[in-house]
Amino acid sequence: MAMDRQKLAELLATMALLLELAGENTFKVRAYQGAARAIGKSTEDLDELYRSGKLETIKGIGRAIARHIAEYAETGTIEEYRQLKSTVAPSLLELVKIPGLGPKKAMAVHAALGVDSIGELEYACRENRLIALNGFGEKTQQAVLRGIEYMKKFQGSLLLAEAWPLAERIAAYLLEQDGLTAARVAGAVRRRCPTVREIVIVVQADAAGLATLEGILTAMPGVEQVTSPETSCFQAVLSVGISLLVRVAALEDFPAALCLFTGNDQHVAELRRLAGEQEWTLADGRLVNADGKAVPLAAEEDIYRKLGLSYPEPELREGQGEIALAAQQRLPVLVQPGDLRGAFHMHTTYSDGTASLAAMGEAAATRGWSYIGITDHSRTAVYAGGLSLEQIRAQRQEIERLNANRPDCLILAGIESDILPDGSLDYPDDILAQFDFVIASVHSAFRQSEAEKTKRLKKAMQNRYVTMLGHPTGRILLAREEYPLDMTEIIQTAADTGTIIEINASPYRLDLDWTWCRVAREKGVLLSVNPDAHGVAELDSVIYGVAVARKGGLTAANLLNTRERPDMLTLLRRKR
DNA sequence: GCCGTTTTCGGCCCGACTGTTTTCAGTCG
Repeated sequence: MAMDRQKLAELLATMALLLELAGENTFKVRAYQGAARAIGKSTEDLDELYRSGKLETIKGIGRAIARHIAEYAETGTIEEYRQLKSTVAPSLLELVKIPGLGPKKAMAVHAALGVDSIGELEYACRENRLIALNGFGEKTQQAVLRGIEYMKKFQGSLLLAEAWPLAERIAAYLLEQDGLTAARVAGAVRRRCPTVREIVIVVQADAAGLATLEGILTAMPGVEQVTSPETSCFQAVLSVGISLLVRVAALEDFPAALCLFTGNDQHVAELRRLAGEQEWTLADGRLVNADGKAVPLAAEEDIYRKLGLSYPEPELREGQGEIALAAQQRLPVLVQPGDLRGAFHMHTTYSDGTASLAAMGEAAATRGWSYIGITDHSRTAVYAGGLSLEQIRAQRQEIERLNANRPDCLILAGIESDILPDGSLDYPDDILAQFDFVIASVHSAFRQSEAEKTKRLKKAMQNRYVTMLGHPTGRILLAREEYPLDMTEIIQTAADTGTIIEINASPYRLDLDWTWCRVAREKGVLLSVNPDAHGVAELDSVIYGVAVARKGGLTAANLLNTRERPDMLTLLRRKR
């Protein structure tokens, strides 16, 4: 069987962490980290290299690690990894996940205080025991507590990119069962919320099907603790840590049930209020008229039609004024993934990407895109292999060569330039002017006040060479809060300066948040769905960015990368 | 453990930030 590159890279990275937690020499640790990176980034056929005994031609792989990889190819595992795992306390691997607590401090609390879980660590903090340790103090203890609180807050949530395919798999699984005639994903996943605490599936079943459902769910892999709070409802905890809700509806009630369990509380409350105005009721999966008769509904659309509304796409059903728009038949025609003509913001092997420039161009062409904008990191981002002036020249030359050979997908030479703490960029204007476009992003000095940060971003947008503002709030979903920012002022500045705002489509970011998209649209700010890809597969992250745009009520016209090439090129140059 | 116009050991990626120190260690991006 072929080796799984990503799994092998993760295995080596975990070995590095285990070695560190076992107190090994830091250079050995670094060697394993380097090997993990090298494997993850390598585009060569690992199985072929193994068979021909050439694993050591990869920089960062020497004799010892090549032997580990050979073992992995043969057996699918690495014995030394197993051994390391048995010598290192499992709780240490948990403890280092706490932000602010690295390997050294995790080892210290484990060794000196006997802390063996996150719960114990929290207790030790509350008892003020951390400050007694060497190198620890009041502030470190506070930081650890904050880190734990932070982790707890995100427990029980999944990223949309994880919850969505999981929900679809569950629905498909249920549909295969006897007696269940339909199964549709509803809830937050159907509304494409950035993070999800509960997967909701609406199932169509007769009485016989309903009777078997508890057994089906109990037997389903990845499902724990099935309960049934009501007759037509089952709840379960999924092993991934979020909950599953299965609502059962009879054939004639299915459309209304799907509608009631898709919209958020506010959306559904507004629907009920509208029904009430006609002396109808909308409950228990039925729309009942004033005479107490169920109104026949063939599909979800019928409910909205009967209530005098045009059909709101599921993404919009957040109770943010969509009902009022639907009543006036003024809902926007939402952008779709197929509307995209290209994409900006992607990294290559010139900085921290895993795919070559040529491979990214090829991948974009196979997606039917007619342009892409390459943006490797700038020189301040040393940790990400930011480009020197010489590398910028070399990349530009390669892009020109590729464009000469492949006219169907135009490659634009851009850069993701760091916004320095004072709001200036990390290349002078004459260098920035050489790029086809510039994305300006914050990657350092996060801890500024709201006023400082707002001023910093505004200054960057006032630079005529800054085409787009990258991931405006800096948030990492379920991991790092957005930095404080006066977003209204940022959007206003974007409008005043003609700066495009990125909707970073990485499922870890989804930044700009959908709630701000409408404000941007109203101010006439152009947005761009940017994959922030570090490899070929991540180009497909645009579907999450399109989901954000749709939730924000954006049409194709509100986005840069739905434009045909000439239009797009004009917009890229409009500030210059 | 990896690498090498340094061939066989000695150096290994960087800078900011923070907190705990009183000159530096740990963490992070």
